[in-house]
Amino acid sequence: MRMGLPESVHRDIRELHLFRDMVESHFADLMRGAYVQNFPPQIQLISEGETSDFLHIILSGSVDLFSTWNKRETSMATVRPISTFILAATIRDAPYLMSARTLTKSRIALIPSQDVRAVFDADNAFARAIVAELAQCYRSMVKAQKDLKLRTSLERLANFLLRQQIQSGGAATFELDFEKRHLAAVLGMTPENLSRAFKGLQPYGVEVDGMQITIADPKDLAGFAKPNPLIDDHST
Amino acid sequence: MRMGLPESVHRDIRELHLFRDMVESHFADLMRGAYVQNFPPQIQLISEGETSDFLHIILSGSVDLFSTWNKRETSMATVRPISTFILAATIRDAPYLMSARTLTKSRIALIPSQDVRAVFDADNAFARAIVAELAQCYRSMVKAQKDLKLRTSLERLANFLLRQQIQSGGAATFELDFEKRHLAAVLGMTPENLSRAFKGLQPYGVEVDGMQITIADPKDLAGFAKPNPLIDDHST
DNA sequence: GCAGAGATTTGATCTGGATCAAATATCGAG
DNA sequence: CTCGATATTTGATCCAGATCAAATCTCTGC
Repeated sequence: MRMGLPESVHRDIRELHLFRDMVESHFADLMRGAYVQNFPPQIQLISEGETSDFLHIILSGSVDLFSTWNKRETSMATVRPISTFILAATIRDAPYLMSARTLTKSRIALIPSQDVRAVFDADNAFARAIVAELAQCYRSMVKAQKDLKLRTSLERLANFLLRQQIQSGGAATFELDFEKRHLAAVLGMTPENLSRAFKGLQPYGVEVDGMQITIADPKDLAGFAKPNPLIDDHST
Repeated sequence: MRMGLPESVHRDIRELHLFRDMVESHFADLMRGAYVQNFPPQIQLISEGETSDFLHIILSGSVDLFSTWNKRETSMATVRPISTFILAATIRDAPYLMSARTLTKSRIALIPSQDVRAVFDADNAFARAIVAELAQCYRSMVKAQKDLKLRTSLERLANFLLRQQIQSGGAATFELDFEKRHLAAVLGMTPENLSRAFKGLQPYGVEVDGMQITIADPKDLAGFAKPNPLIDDHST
């Protein structure tokens, strides 16, 4: 399985903020030990509590970060291409706080954690890029926490739909890109309740047909959802 | 109010992980524009949405990081000496995601954000220390999120008490170091419910007398609380 | 195309925690 | 030390969301 990365993958990774500005030879150091693997859906990639062996980069597909305690399970985030995950554990050489599993067929690049830490010590541009990335991750987590603590499940769904609509181009009708069971877990509710929550948004012009969502009047829905960039804008 | 920092404060700050390894002259650059201010309790220091003017370092007292949306408010974290807060916003030059207010009389050092960013660009040891700090902050937030999503309020209180007991030396009897109203906010419940939650822990040997808590048998309480380092150990 | 497994929806009920109201305790200022 | 303000506790009730049960629906592999 271990082999040199295809040149195209090499280029895709190099374009990530995290690797864009680093010295070429350092980047080559990272790529030397890296490899790419394809995974079927529903494969557990990492388990919380283990120590970090590889920095993961998702090239295609989607990955669920989740966590369990006392037989309960919750979904913490969904990772999409092209981005890294579990960077903090890799850098601190600390145990994973979350587990990861593929949601769909996924292509993932793996870079040995010790290589990442070695290059981090040697390459200042890389160290700075990691700062930017971690600050971003931190802020995303703060936003998620606010979403959860300040909003009801109906409000979380409404804001999620508004974000999703923008992300998929802004058309009135768009597709959910994962199954409702998983959406429920992400929003911190049960599938049954998600189903009812969709009904609860009908008065605000939300129509559901399978995976297809139509928001008749985003203004109307936003009046209820009260989106706020300090919670919903995941880019800053 | 603006003036050179007292030498003792200078030393205290220099000892923080964040500043320990940086070049002396860069540290001096940071201290040049810095100043210290004393605040009475219940003073709002920063408001979410504003852009970051200063990196804050709490020298004594305690500060509540909180957030509001749609007339609701929640407490996100409590900051204690000696540590920094709102580092991520400062580094990214992005709006604060949380507001901050003093809980008690507090002494706080302020370093202009632009100085922090300038030194960050120039000093590699500082950049690396920021990585470690941000990774830590990120992981703390993940733990808080897990605590909230995976546990009931009774379980959160039980684990909080066990952590607090260890932190205050491990004696069976110890003091809460903030008022219950605030503890309720931190644990994500109402004061009324906190009061009932304390009652609910009586069967596990928790006795409450004002601010004084006695845990008769930590083993017994832990049997209920099921503490887990991946949630409760805030040091890794 | 069809069977069967899994996903989603619907209905009924239960429960943790919030809210409202009021009593009691605590603390700081004078 | 006492008053008044604020914090905490207690009781009653309410509500969001979970759980349990069962009825569809929708894929996927054959």
